[in-house]
This record gives sequence, structure tokens and C-alpha cells, in this order.
Amino acid sequence: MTAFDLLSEPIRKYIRDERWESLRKIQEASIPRILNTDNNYVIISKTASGKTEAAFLPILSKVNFKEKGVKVLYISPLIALINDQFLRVEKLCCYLDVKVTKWHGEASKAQKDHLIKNPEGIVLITPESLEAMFVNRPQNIQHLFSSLDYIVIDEIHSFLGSERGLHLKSLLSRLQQVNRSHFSVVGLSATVSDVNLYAELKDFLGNSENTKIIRDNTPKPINAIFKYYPGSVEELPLDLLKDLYTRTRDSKILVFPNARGRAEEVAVKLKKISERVGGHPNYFSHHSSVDKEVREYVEYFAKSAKMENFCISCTSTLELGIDIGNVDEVVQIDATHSIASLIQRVGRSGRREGKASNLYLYSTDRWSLLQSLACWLLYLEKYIEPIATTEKPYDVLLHQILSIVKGSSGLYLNELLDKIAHNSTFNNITELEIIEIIDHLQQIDFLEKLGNEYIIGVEGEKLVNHKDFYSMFHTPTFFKVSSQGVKVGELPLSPQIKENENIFLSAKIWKIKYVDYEMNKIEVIHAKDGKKPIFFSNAADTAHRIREKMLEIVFSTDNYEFLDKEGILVLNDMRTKFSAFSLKDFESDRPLLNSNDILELYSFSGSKINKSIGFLYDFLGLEYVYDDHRSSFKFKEKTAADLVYQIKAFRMTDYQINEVISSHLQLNPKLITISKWGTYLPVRFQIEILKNKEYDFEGCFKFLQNIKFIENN
DNA sequence: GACCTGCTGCGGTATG
Repeated sequence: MTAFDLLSEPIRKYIRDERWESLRKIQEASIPRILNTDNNYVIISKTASGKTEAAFLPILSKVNFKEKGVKVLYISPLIALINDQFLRVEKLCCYLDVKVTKWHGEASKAQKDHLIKNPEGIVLITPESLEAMFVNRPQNIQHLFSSLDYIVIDEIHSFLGSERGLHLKSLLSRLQQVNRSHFSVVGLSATVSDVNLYAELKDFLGNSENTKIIRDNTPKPINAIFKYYPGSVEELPLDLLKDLYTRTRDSKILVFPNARGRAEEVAVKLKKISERVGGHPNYFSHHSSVDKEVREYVEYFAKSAKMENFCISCTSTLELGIDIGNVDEVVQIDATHSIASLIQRVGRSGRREGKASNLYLYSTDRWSLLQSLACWLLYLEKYIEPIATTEKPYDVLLHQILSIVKGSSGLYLNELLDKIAHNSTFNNITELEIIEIIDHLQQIDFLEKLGNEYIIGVEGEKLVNHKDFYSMFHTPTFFKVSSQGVKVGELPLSPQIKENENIFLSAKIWKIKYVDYEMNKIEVIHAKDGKKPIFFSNAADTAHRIREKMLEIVFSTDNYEFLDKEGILVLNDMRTKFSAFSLKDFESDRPLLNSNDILELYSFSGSKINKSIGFLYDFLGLEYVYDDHRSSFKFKEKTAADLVYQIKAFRMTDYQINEVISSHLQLNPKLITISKWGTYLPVRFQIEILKNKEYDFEGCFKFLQNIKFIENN
């Protein structure tokens, strides 16, 4: 029997009506497996390769929707993706007479009410909406989701290694606890080439042994071109913009300039050039601070553009899932933060079967060029950076304790402990630690004991009843920007935000007319010239292997045919400069520049290891300036050379590290705000969170154990 | 200089 024959008749009719010539490879593989077993599966395949159908065709053939209750729960990281998938899944479900309901913050209340009256079919939801239901309407969790057969998690790789992922993992566990029988989980993921990630993916679904990987690893040809245009961080070089313009003139293009402000700069400046030379007007910006309706229009325009060309200058908002139709080329300006991100972005182009992906990469600085080369070469080696693991997610636990208590009407200690013990997310946290956190929550009035039962305390009520409770991540206060009643987007308060300043936003130029500090609103009118807006954000950490690869490139003699003349010149210049150091082993040897009045260590190591090295130098009382971009430590005094060397043998005990972090926390309690819920933990757990999120002492000591400082000749 | 993600319930008003 072929995979097609295994499907139920209504599904086969759907396929015939859609006039599919054949099933995709990934679908051929998934259909018999999902139909014949109750295993969990992770389906790995490129975007637009039919992953959604690979999961839904067999699931819809298999599940009995006549039974009461929601049978399939689809979980997505993005609202936009839910709206996109809704149309596809609903079309499919028409053939089965199965109801599909969207359930997220912007979904229709009436549809949700209807579902409560008739719990049935398929629900598409976000983790945060699910959390909200656990907290505010726990009876609805029972009512809707206690007879699930399948949970489908889309873009599952985007949850791995993050607090949001741990949160989702905990919610899955809690759903399993209310289900009468076992449900299966199917995760959908973009290409994960590194097999080391398989273990993480399997673990995420909570049942490694019964989780199998289905993967289509058909390689996709990618044409890459790297160009070098030196410029400043404030403004992009004019020559770069002119060259970029010629690429956008006759194509459908996505540009990823790495930052919202820069995305605006690219969109506005290219549009100006286009206006001057009579090119197309379709230059847009797309990022989280562009108004939602504007963004939806841009997505709609790109999706429906047939003959018309367009250029969208965007951030990671267009990196995931959402189908924006055919894109000819992807332009990346300066290095991506990770290899995974680079692959995901390149995959946005050449989505038609058999078409190649095209990547155009501009670097505006030599270190960025080097990092871009490293990411690209590692990608060709099929390497992806490892995922940040959290042994003991105390902050997620604290949040989930509050959620569980709020969702109950009073809970005995053993009931609470039992719920946590059955949640695999917290397997590595001991019962003593859990009790310590519960006691602490009681002390700070987040929990209260009524007789022998725990309820939410006075201070806890304030948090739990606020809309900020449902997510694991922070968001700053934004000012809503509008022009005569038309929403444009939003901006954080910065020195730039004052009357008569001109700024770029949503690919247009505006003059600020009025700032309303009470209502957090900004009124603007059109203007002719301005500056890119300032946003505040934290730098992403760069992986150790990327830095090591950068070192290897500097000391190699390889030529890269995809690099332009200027790029070759600047790379050769770096190679010449570093040839003063005779390095042999790239794992251990590191250049230490020792000239007339400079002492500079090029550590070529990951951001977290660098921060740990800095922590040790601080402890030794050595003054330095650290530059993460170059991965370098510039020491103030030449006499410090001894101390620089001393770090090789220098070790701090765990106790000493904890003492130092503890005193840092006392001086500056804001340090812990990198974790939204960690803020409320006892100090000793805050220290553990910081050690995990900011530093990598284990990796650092391992690195220092073998390090050899190689001075210049 | 440096990404992104989501959001209840209530009471008010407008609309069919």
C-alpha cells in the first residue's frame, strides 16, 4: 500500500481536488509512521516543504473527531503563524466536517465562546494563551483539553534552549496530567543538520524513548556572494546602499540588517534612491515596532505580488514560518548572531521546488566579515551551535508554582509537590529546593497559608492578575506613534524622542509634533529627512565554535571564491597582521599582542567564556577594556603582563564565585532582571540563574587549562 | 551598537 492509500477517503479527495501530482518525500515518510504507531515524532524539513501536511494528513485520517472534546491541539510561537496555518488547516478540515478554532490574544471572543459550548475538533493556540487558561479558567483546560489525541508543535526549534521553551515543556506536562489517556506529540522543525540536537528535540517532547525523528535532508543549493564595504556603526556606507539598490531594483528581496533601527535606515534610504531614479516604490520595513496592521499589509503585499518587485527590510520577524511567497534573494548585512539564524534566513528564498537559494552578504567591518565567513563555513560543514541547556530552571519553577496555586482553589503542600514531581521540566530540582522556594514565596507574601492549604498571597495577587504574568519574557514600555489617527508603530523613550526631532519608522520619515508622557503616545507628521530610531536591546551571545573558526580562517591560506576583491584585501590584511603570531593549535593557542604601549589578548572564544574570563580578571584586580565584537581584552598597564599570564593557573572555587556574584547582586540588584521571574527567587537561586545565563565557568576553566599565550615576534 | 516572541476580564459603546 502506498502512503496515499493509507489516508482516509476525505483526505484523499482533498489531495485529488488540490491536484497534487504526488506526495512530498517527507509526507511519504510520515504518513505510515504516524498512522501505524503512537510514537512522538519530530518532522525535520525545510520551510515550504509540506511539513504541516506531513503532520496533519495522517493525524486527520487517524483521529476520531466524533468523540467529545478537542482532539488535536496545535501550538505555535507566533500569532501570525497561527493565522497563516488556520487557512490551510481549515481548508483541509472542510473535507471532514471538523471544526478549527483559533485561540490567541487577538482571536475572536465569539469563536472562543462557541468552542466552550461545543468542545470539538482542532484548536490553534500560543503557549501564553494556554498559560492564561491554566491560570484564569482551569476548568476550561479540563473541559476542552482532557481528551486530546495529538499535540502538534510548530517551529519547535525556536523553543529549544530558551525559557519560553521550558515554559512550554511544563505546560505540556501539565496537559498530560489532566488527560484521561496518553496523547502523542508531533514537533515540526526547520532543518537541523547537527545530530547532537536530536537528543534535545526528543527530550523536549518529554518521552525520549518513544520519540522518533523523520527527516528530509535533501540538500538545497545556495549561491552565496560576500561583499565588503567598510563603514561606521552610525550610518551605512553610501556605496553599499547604491550596490544594494541595484540588487533590489528588479527582484523580490528580503534584507536582514540585524537591528530595527538599521532596518528603517535601509528601507528609507533605498526608497529615496528608487524615487530619484524612477524605480519601484515597494520598499517596506518589517519588525516588532512597526504597527501590526502595517506589517500585515506588507505580508499581504509580498504574498500576492506576482509581477511587482518588492524589498522588505526586516529583523527576525520574517525569519520564522510565515509564508511570504516567492523571494528571489536574501540579503544579510553584517554577521548573523548564530548559524541557525543564517540558515533560517537563507531558506526564505528559492522556496519553489528545485530553485536555488541566493544569499548576498555585506560586511561593514572586518571582524563582522570574519564572523560571517565563520558562520558560512560552519554551515557548509553542517555544524550548528549547541543549545543552551538549563539543568535547574528555578525561575520557570517559581512562575509555574504561582500558576498552579492560582489555578487551584487552595492546595496542600503534598498536592503541590506531587504536581511538580510529575512535571519532567523540573526533574533535576530536588524536593528540598522546591520547598525552600515555596517557603520563600510565603515569606514575601506571594503565597499564603490558609489552614494547611496554599493560596496566592497579597503581593502575589498583583503579579498573577496582571496581563504580564502569562509570558516568560520582559518587554519594555513603548510609546505608540500615530499620525492623525493612523497608527505607525511604537518607539521606546530615548533622548531622541522630543518635539521637532525627525525619525524613520515603518519605512517613512516623520517629524515629532507632540509627546504625551501620560498616555505614552507620540504624534507625528510627514517629513523629508531624519535619522534612524534608537532601540535598546541586549547583544546576543556568540558561540565558542564560531570564534574558534574565525581564528582558523585568519591562520588559513584558503581562498574563498564567493568573496569580493575588497573582502579578499581586508582578509589578507588581517592574515598579515596575525602572521606575527606563530600559532599551532587553534584549540589552545591565543594571540597576545605585546607592542610599545599596548597589551591586547585576542581570546577568540565564546561570549559566555569571555564574560567569565573578565570575571576572573576583575577578581585579580586587573583593569581592562573588553570588546565582544573583536573578542579582545585590552589591558591598561603594560606591567600587567604577569597578571595576564597568571590567569592560566588561576582558579576560583564555586564558593568564591558565589560570594562575588552575591556581592554584585547586593550592589546592583538589577543584574537579575535578565530573568523575569528569577527576580523573586531567594538569592542563592538568583546566583545559580546568573551563573547559567551570563557565564560559563566550566567552559572557561577548561579553556584556560590548556591556553597558550603566543606573543608577537 | 546589539533580535524576537504574547496578553485576561471587565465595563463601556457601537452595530446589526
